[in-house]
Amino acid sequence: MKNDKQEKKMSLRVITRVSFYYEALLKLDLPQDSFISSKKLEEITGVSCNQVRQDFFYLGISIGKQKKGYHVEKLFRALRRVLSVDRGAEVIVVGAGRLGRALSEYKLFKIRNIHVTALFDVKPDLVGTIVDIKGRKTPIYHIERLEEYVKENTHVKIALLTVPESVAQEILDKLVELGIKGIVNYSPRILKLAKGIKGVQLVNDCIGASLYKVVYQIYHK
Amino acid sequence: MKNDKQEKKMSLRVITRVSFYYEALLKLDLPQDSFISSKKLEEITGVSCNQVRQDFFYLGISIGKQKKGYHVEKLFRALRRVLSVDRGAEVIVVGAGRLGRALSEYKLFKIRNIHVTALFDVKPDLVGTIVDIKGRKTPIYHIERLEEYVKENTHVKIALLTVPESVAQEILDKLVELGIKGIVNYSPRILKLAKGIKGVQLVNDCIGASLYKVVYQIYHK
DNA sequence: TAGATTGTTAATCGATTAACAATC
DNA sequence: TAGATTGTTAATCGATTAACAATC
Repeated sequence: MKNDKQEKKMSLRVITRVSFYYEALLKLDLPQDSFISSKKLEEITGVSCNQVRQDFFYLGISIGKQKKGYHVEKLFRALRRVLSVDRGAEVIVVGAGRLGRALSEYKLFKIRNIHVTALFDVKPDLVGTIVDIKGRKTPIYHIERLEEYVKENTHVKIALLTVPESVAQEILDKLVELGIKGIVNYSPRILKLAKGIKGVQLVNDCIGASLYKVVYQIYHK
Repeated sequence: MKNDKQEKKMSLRVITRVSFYYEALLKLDLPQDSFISSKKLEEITGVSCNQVRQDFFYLGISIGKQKKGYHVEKLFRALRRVLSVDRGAEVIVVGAGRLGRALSEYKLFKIRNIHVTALFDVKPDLVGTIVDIKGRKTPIYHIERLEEYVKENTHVKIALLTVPESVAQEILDKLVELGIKGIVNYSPRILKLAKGIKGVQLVNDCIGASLYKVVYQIYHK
């Protein structure tokens, strides 16, 4: 079966692993014309070398040399293409509390070329202030200005939702209405798209899930 | 095949779904002696009714009544038992920056009986202060006091790691050395346990992964 | 050459979905 | 009764692991 290059849909798991490979490569900072093997990637990322090669095969990245591994520069470029790093993304953060601001500064967003261009909140002591995100002056607007902002900045298609749970569903619906096409919900409540909504990506990310797993495993081993 | 009650190991996916059921039940706040069907749980959690019943079967929760569903009080008790809510957990947060403090206040920890008892940091303006977490006065200690604290509070077996990436690995190793048995790493770097370490649960939780998925899907649809 | 590492296929494993008899 | 909903098994689907010929 031939690999038809770009047009595969990656699952979240593949995306996460590919992100790991990309980050590992950046972190190692090897000479551009050296080689890295799948075994070495296993050491660093914890992903088995079989899985690494399977992923590369699946993605149509078949650029390895036997006995050497993958040319660092070529691999780097291939991963950037797969992850659309060059296109990047500008996103907004709705909810400028601790979590919202922590996410705005999230280190790995920068190397993925993802930038937070504005935050929104209702608290008077936050609204109107300017926060520094990786050297960029980034404003916190009142949430009333959301509509205006989204309509003026049509390239912004993604929002991170970090508002209190009591208003989360309402604001999600508003964002969708305004034309936002992708939302990550970090509020501690499962949200759902209004009935009939198509073409909008919603991911509910429960940041407690990992801790629950650890608690469970400690009690069951 | 008989279900031998408690002694099944749940995967992270099952744990997450069971958490959803538990939260849904709490949120709905139905009369204790009413009934809820798998179809209704599907509506609220987004998990298919087949999956709901499959999970309950897997967990040995076979308490449903045909035509009615699950008795709310019984189901509630069963879920609490599966999730070990009564035992709860006391955890520490290492790194008292925005993410660390946001996690400390994470709403869903409370209903899971998970409490942050102390935070640790090195910043002079944080160390020595006391933060209010759900009505509890919670101290921020200097990270030098980590050893002392862990040895005095032997029931604390879990740490959330929210320190800068540059020191993350070092502090992880320290925590394991001190006897911590479960760590969730929220720092933007994949950490690994030192060679030969057994019986310690480490979960690397990359909070950016969900956004990467949304970005990817928007570019590929 | 011998050894290492790839690309690729096949086997295995696990998780989800579908189906349906039982029955309230 | 007829309809709804369960518990449970079976079928399907997808993801991971293992195997290995090719070859540098």
